[in-house]
Amino acid sequence: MANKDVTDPARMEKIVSLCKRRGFIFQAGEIYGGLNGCWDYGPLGTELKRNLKDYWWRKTVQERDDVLGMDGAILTMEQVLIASGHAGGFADPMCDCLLTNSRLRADQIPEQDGTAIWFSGAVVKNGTAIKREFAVLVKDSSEKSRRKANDSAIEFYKKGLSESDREIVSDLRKQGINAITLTESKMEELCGTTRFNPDNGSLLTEPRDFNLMLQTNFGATGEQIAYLRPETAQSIFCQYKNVLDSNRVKLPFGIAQMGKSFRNEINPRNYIFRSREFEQMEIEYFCHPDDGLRLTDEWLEERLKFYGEIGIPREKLHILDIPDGERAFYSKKTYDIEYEFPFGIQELEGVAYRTDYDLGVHEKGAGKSLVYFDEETKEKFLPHVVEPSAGCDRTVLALLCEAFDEETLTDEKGKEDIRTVLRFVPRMAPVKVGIFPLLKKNEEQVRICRDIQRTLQPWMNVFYDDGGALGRRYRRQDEIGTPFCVTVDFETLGEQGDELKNTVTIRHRDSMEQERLPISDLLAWLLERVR
RNA sequence: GCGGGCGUAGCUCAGUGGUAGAGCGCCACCUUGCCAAGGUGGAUGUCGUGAGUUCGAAUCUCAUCGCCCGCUCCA
Repeated sequence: MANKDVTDPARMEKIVSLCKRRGFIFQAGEIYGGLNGCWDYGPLGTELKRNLKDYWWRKTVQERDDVLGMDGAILTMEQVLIASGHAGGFADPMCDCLLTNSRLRADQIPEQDGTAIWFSGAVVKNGTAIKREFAVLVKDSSEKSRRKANDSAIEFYKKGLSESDREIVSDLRKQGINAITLTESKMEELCGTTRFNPDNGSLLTEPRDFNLMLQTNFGATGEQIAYLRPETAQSIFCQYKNVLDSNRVKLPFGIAQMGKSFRNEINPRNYIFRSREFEQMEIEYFCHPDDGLRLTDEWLEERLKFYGEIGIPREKLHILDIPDGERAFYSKKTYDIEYEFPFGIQELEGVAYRTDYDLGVHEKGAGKSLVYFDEETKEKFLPHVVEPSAGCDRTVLALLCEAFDEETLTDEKGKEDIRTVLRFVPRMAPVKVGIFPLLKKNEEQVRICRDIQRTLQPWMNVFYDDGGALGRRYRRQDEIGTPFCVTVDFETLGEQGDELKNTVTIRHRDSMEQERLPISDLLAWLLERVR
């Protein structure tokens, strides 16, 4: 498995470049320098994403009778997120080590006893003075400990020097001269302190809050706060009872939602994979406590099937059965579905059995009963939840990565040529059909093309093109993943006899092969292949 | 957030203090009877942004934004 986790940055760069060149994805605010972690979808990217979302919705909601859809507000009450644990748990206070700059979670620093040696500053031989407070925690006040503290402090003050000063210090050091004079201010016996790095004794910065949710203000003077939801799930849990009461459904049943969520990611990375604003496709499937584990496995299979249907092969997916201790505390079972991206194996979706944790916290938080009454068994209980939660944007990225291919073609003269093709399954392709007249100057061919375009347009996204040579037009469509191209030629006009009259060439993207079809059969032929 | 690298045309990149460049792509016209043919002409740059040094900055300095790699983080 480990040998499969190889990265291919060159491939990734080609994909990013193609996405920009052909209008799939742009950086948000690019003309102003760009906004970190935010992306805009261009015309083709929007079609691709829409195809993914439409298919997910169709398969998850419309073609099932046990899942209902909803579309919740993005702005979320603070109380909801306090109950869910996001308002607390999303803001871990962090400390930085002043010496190594490593970051530690404040609540995970062990309590230590020892002697803190404080320094108030330092002076370099050439007269440069630095005023900054620093301290090192040592076990005792022995000579050895104090020397250790001194070394750390010199290292700390050296970090704050200019390049030229640092050179002076190094030069003097080589001659065996200590170039920095420290100002020791005090020594302090401490018990149970958490202000020092357990690894090196260095003083840490004050704990700082890292708010992982995005907040906004409203009301006349902006005095009210709300959060941009960090996941779509919470509005489902909050409305679970309303959906239940208004739709005559019985357990087990699910509520599905697609939409934007927001997280103040410390470090957005890997193109659209981790961004601050992203779209989720989530299902909360409510069930009897006895069925939770079984349904988790069933949903995993269901979701794997889905990925196959959108063109992500099973062998590129990895299922991680998150072991005890690594799962969220409330989860009894969690599977991560991962995909082999060019930048490594990364998560696409999590299928988590969340027990009755979510309904439990909201029942408590809101003070309203969310208990379900089973008419048949006369049983009352809080439903358990299985949550398949997929990242929409990262699935779009997976579709792009999976589709991207460079094929080397050799013509009759032995000349090599690289064909760039996005091999989307037709149902995901942004454009389903390219429609071309063989010669753009032939008015009859153009007229027939426009007729075909009008016939197909209500059913699928098509693209008419008469620019440049026909071969070039084919290649342009290859690059954006159009599975079929229709060409109207002289045979269509009946120049080769009545048999071929009103037929067109259909060219296949993947094989580059062609076949002929009557215009009247075109719509049915295509619909069968692009749905 | 830290460390390192980078930022010049739509894309890939050249350009070490003195007039802003190439290839590909794009647009127009000509040519063209099925896989990026050819010809002619054309457009495109706040040299990421802002300040500084200089007679003069894409080039040197500082700051800032963004991208990539490695840490860190990811309920």
